[in-house]
Formats: sequence, structure tokens, C-alpha cells
Amino acid sequence: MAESQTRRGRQSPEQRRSQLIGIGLDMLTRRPLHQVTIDEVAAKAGISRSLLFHYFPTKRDYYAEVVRAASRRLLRATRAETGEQNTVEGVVAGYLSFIERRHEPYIALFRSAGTDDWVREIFVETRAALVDELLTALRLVEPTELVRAAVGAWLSFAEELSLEWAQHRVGTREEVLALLIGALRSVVPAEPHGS
Amino acid sequence: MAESQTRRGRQSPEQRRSQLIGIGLDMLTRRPLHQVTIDEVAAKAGISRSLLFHYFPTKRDYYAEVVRAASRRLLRATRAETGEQNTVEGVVAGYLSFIERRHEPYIALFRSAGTDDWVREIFVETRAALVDELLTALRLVEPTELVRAAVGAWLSFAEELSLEWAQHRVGTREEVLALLIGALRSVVPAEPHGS
DNA sequence: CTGCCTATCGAGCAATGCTCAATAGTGCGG
DNA sequence: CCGCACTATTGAGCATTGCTCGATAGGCAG
Repeated sequence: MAESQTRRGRQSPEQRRSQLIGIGLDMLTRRPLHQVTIDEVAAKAGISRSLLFHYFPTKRDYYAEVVRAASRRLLRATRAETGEQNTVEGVVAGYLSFIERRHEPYIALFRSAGTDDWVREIFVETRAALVDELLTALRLVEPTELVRAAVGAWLSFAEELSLEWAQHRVGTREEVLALLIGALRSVVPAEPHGS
Repeated sequence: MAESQTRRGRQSPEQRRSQLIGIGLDMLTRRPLHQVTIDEVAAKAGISRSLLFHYFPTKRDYYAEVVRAASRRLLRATRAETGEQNTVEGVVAGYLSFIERRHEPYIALFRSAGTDDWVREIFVETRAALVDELLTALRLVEPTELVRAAVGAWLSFAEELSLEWAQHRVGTREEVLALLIGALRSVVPAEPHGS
């Protein structure tokens, strides 16, 4: 497994970079980022510490790129899941099944959010993108700042409840879905009628 | 300021411990815990690194006690704020004004939640206690697991929205309060009538 | 084949968590 | 008042880890 990531000999910068980021993504799902050492990553890649610093000026920059990559993956996956739906029910159901299937990387990503400001930043960017998806799916154009904030906060609610459900299966899927949709409806202004 | 924490000479273990934890609490409000070094704390206390390890077997243990202390403070403060009220409106309003006044330590505490499992643990304990307060204030005895989970998730929602409001003042206080209460109502079963 | 470009390495530095044996206040029995 | 035990306190030192820098070596252009 460590070997599968290892390719000996001189390589092109792009290969190396993506290999290193790939390793980072892998580690990210196993434990909080800040307790992953450069030595470990280098060892898994079969290179020396120094080389990693040749590609990423600092540990932070490396982590930042890894987290960014994880965030992109996440957004793509959510979009794939909820892409066809554009009713509230569809989007929320998509979100829930997404978390049901992928709650581990999701947890991993958001667990690493608290660590430092530079991660936090990527984290809020990601959430902002998710909020946008939700808002357009809800056909709420030009929402007030308060509505944006409320939807962002609802996302916290949804994350927490969905993860709890995915991990401990408290309640039925339908009940959870009803709670999620009910909360969202109580928080955003009613959608405009008609198409 | 560093001097105010400094007391020279031999001291009783209890004094030292509480002094050190006090310093930790102070640091906690300034930046994420995991980037506070033992050297720094020791310097502020006017003692050597070694002594800190005499009182706390490991850095983690020290941090854990600091976070626990912060958590206790937080719970006491919330209780003080919402103590008299026992309507939904009263509790939620109390919670909101609490965060309005004390959002910095609150942020500090929860920002350090993502770092490691041992902090996470204290964090969930604290949240569980808050959920209990809410449930009794809501006069919901013997809630189902799902209701507990939902209230816990609502707390995430409330945290996020209240902090956003406290920091950027998006919307009026009444609007935010209405959102909070509306969401909570939509999430828990109706309270029993009568007194 | 020669020489340049650069991917790659190894040695070494500084910060930091942590250990351990030694030191120095403090209070108690005489 | 003296000395002794107890322990708060220290300083030196070790291992890990993020990071630097000069040296090496593999591959491509000419």
C-alpha cells in the first residue's frame, strides 16, 4: 500500500505534486491533518523530506493544497448527487444520501477545520459554495445577508444531524429528512410559486 | 501583564495549578490552543518548562484541563444568563445575549474542538450538558434519541447563526431571535400545554 | 559525448515536547 | 535553634519535526 504510492527515480514535477497531494488526501481520511508529519508523507512517497519542501514552500502550503483538493472533491460529489434535483426535497435528500455514503471523508475535512486560520478559510469558502448551490436550488435569487447566514447555519445543523444519523442511525431516514426539510423551510422565506 | 501572572518563589501546588490553568484560559481566548507552546506558558508563569511537566504529565493533559475549565465557565455563564427564564423565548434569548456578550471565548473554545479527539470529547460533553438545559427548559422529559440529536444539531445552528450575528451584525436582533426560535420549534415536538 | 538544467538528497539548525538527576525552600521533630 | 525529610523547582540533555542549503546526479539539447 505504501509501495503503491511509491515510484522510484526522477519524475516530472506535476506527477510528484499530484502524487504528494494524493498521499495527503489519503492521510486526511485517517486522522487530523496537523498530526501528519512531513517525514511520514515523504516516506510514503519514497522521497526525502527536502524534496517535499522543494515542491511546497512550507508544511502549511502543502496542507492547504491538500485541503483544497479535498474540498473540490466534496463539492463535485455533492453536485453529482444533487445535480438532477431542483426541488427542496430533492436537494436535501441528495445531501443526506451524500453524507450517508461519504461521511468519513466529510468528517475528516471538517474536523480539520478548527485547526488553523488558513484551513478555516478554505472551509468557509467551501461552505459558501454549498450555500450557493442550495440557494439556487431553492430558487432564491438575491437573498439578503441574513438569509445567506441562515442557510449557512442550517448547513451546520444539517451536517451535525446527518453525521449523527450516518454514524449512529438514530431515527429513520424519513424522520431525519423531515427534520432537515422542516428546519430549512422554517429558516428561508417561502419559494416563489410557479415555474 | 505577564508580570501580573508572575509570583516568584515556592508556592503551594494548588496555587500553581490554578495559576497555570488561568494562564491557559487566557491564551485560549487569544489563539488556538495547539499553537500555544509550553515554553510560552512557563515563561508567563515565571517558571521553568520542567515544572509544568511536574504538574501535568503531558501537554495534552494540561490542555485538557484548560479546556475543561473553559467549558465549566461557559456552562456556568449560560446558566446564569438563562437561569430565571423557562419559556422557549426566554431560554433562546438568554442564549443569544450570552453569545453576544461572550462570543470571543465561545469561539475560542469551539475553534479548538476540531484539533484532537480528547478535546472533541470535552466538547461533546459540554454540548450534551447544554442540550440537557434546553430540554428541561423546554419541558421535554424523556426525549427520544432523535429529539436529543435534533436539539444538539440545532445548537450547531444556533452557534453558527449567533456568532455570525455577533460578529457581523447581519440582520436585527429580533430577526435572528425569530429564526432561532422558529427553527427550534420546527425541530422539537410541541410542548405540553398548561403549567 | 558534453554540458546545462533541475529533481533529488544528506547534513545540519532551531524549536518544542519531554526526562531525569540535582538543588534549594519549607516545615517538623528534637 | 538545628538538622532532617519532603518536595517544589531547576538545568542539562534527548528525540522529533519543520525547514535550509550546498552538493549530487539523472536526463535532454546541442
